[in-house]
Amino acid sequence: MADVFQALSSPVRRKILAILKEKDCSAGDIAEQIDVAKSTLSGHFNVLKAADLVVTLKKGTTITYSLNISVVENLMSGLFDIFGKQQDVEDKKNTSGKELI
Amino acid sequence: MADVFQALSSPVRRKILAILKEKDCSAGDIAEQIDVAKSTLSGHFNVLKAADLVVTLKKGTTITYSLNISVVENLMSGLFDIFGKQQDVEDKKNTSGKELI
DNA sequence: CCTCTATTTCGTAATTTAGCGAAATAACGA
DNA sequence: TCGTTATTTCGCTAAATTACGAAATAGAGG
Repeated sequence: MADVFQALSSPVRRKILAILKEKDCSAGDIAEQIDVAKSTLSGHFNVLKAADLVVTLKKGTTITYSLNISVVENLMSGLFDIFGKQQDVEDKKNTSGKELI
Repeated sequence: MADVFQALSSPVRRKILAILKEKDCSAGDIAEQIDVAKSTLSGHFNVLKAADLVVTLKKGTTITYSLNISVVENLMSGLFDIFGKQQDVEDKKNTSGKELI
């Protein structure tokens, strides 16, 4: 989870995610829509991959990025772990096996 | 929204939020549960306040911090704007008047 | 094999963030 | 007023992040 929050902290990365929400794109496609150097974007892709927020498909020399829906779902449930409704007793247990904070 | 993501990117701040989820606390209470200098925590409180994630109540010399539930709800809906289910046509419009990315 | 295209890696510089301790501020109670 | 407690502000340093352009890698096609 920690990697996910870190990944979301950059406006450029959030913009990448918003673009990918619409449709899968190559690195080049995204570079056309965001005004930073391709080498810089490449670094952002690495952060998003490390956080498992995107997945890649390599076809020849082109790499297509897509949102990793399941991790987005994990993000949501992680947020509910922090912010969600209180439970009655004994505090909410972390049954996920993941480090939440 | 941007401030919120930025605020959530620090593990220390997420821990503060998780503590406040359980119950409202003073700065000193929180300092007992987190191993960083009080001056450092004070800086984190400022970030959380700037993101409007917490609110404060001053009583004498003690300041009590609480989660700002409404902004937490905004966070959730902002995440749905980025990650939520696709809509059919014409892209999801940002009707909130807030800058999402 | 050569070259074009797509993407990443590298080296470096600028900016931001996180941390500390010491000093300052502010309110309380004796 | 004086001391005590709670918290913040102020320098300061160290580390992380973001950015760039140039060079490297890798696949496609002639």
